[in-house]
Amino acid sequence: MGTVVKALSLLDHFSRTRPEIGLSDMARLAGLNKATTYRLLSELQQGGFVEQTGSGREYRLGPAVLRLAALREAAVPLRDMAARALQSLSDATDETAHLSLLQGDRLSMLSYAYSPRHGTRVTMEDAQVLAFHATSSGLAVLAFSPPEMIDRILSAPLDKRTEDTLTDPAAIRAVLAGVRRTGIAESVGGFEKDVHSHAVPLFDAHSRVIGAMAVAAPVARMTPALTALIRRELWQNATGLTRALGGFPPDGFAPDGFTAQEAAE
Amino acid sequence: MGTVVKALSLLDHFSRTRPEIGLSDMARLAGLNKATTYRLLSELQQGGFVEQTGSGREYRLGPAVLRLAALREAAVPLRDMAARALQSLSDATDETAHLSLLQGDRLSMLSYAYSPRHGTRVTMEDAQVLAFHATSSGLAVLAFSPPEMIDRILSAPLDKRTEDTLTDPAAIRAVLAGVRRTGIAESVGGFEKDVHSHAVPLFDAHSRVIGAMAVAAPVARMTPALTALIRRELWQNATGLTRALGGFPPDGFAPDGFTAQEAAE
DNA sequence: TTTGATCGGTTCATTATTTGAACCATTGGT
DNA sequence: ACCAATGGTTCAAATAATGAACCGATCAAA
Repeated sequence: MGTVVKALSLLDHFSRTRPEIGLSDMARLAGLNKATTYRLLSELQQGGFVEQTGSGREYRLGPAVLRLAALREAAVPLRDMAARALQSLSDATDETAHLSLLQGDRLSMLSYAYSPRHGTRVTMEDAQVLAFHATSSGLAVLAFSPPEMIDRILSAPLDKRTEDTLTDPAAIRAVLAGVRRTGIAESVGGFEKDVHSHAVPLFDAHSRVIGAMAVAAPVARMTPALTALIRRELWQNATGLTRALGGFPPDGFAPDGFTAQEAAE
Repeated sequence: MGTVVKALSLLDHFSRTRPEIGLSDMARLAGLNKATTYRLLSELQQGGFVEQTGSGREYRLGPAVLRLAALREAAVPLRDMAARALQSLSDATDETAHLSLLQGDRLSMLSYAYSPRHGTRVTMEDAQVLAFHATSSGLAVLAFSPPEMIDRILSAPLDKRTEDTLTDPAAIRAVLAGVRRTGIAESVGGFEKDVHSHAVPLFDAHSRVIGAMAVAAPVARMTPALTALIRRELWQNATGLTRALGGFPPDGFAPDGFTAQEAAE
């Protein structure tokens, strides 16, 4: 592993629950020598990717990432387009819609849209990391990921978030086969006990999966009629976003209950 | 220069006018060997910091920066950074420094820092609303606001706070032109009779003005030497804060009395 | 269709940087 | 006063970065 990826991987240890990390902690988290970690952090600091807090000596993400994000957004208005697609999806279903992006082996939430219709709704955190085995988005992405990645993910320990979380690799593989057939992933209570969610994967120009769009609703509200509505709207918005981003669904990618031919009409 | 900074500095060559860069171009821009550049870009790509465009083989900023930016934004509230910049500014000038934020058509004070050096000082009220035509902060913000907003503000009744307050729209427009040229706004006795203040606007990632940073001193203490000191320090702290927030000054934004070239040194 | 000048990407011996155990000086808790 | 942390530093040994030269592909002009 090159020095640069090592340095960049340090940044991955920052999270919503862990926004500041001390030198020793960082070295432990990254499994690197303290001196090495120090030098890498110093270089990241020079580049403005991390900075040290005024009071303590801990490190946190620096201002450079904001600048780059602004430039990225100017070049690829993914966020804008995602926001519009999510709004449309949320409006149509009156439930929470969200979009997650695959980065390496991690799936993280990019943005979301709530519906004002219901008092109860599924709420999301910014930049939340989604487990592959426990969320509909994770399953949607995993189903269309390369076999090596599936093996890697499923051979790691699978957290049992709720009593309904699937943790048996063989059972999950069976689910993935179904997702590949229908193009839609579903998760009932796998992440949060009362959440029923559907997800459809998003693809880039090379038909590689880049993330997923999902709708999450309270289990109590999930009637057959709502399920049908969500599936139809989710499918349209997700494939529309894939197209808007210049991506292509892989061959044979068809909506639940439709053949590829019917879908093309 | 370490390998990591070298890699990160590649990212600096992306800009709004140049969102995609080919390998050879990048090597030229960075003054590095093509092979080196390739390896660095590959490592950045592994980390998701750059990606290759679907069609061409050019590189552009990747999705990883979005995730980090979201975390940065959550981790570092504007308030903290403003507080530090204001403290530094107040320490350097031994006068009152304050920062205001534009919210809709209202400019309100976010925070301030006093200097302990002098017995007399300009005092501020929390969340005080600053008039656009009567304060240096207001003029700084207005000078870089959209024309419609300027029209809106100047067509409303303009309160004559003191005998020195400018209330003639045409006269104010003339002042704004000067502020746009120098990047610094000045107000002598416009808000409080004995206060002489300087202000520099702050910008967001889209080069839109979001507020202003200012230094206010009693008129009696305002010597040419202090003016020069304030202008220099204010400029540095304000542009520094803009950068720290991930913002970009608009094109041609230059400090009073300096050319863009001199400022770059 | 030949030529030549690009392009992105690759190779490998030489070189310079990264690495990590041990070591400071400080800090905070007992 | 003590101990166990912390952030930061050192330097010989190990390792990774470097760059000139080299691919094959693409494209424009001749």
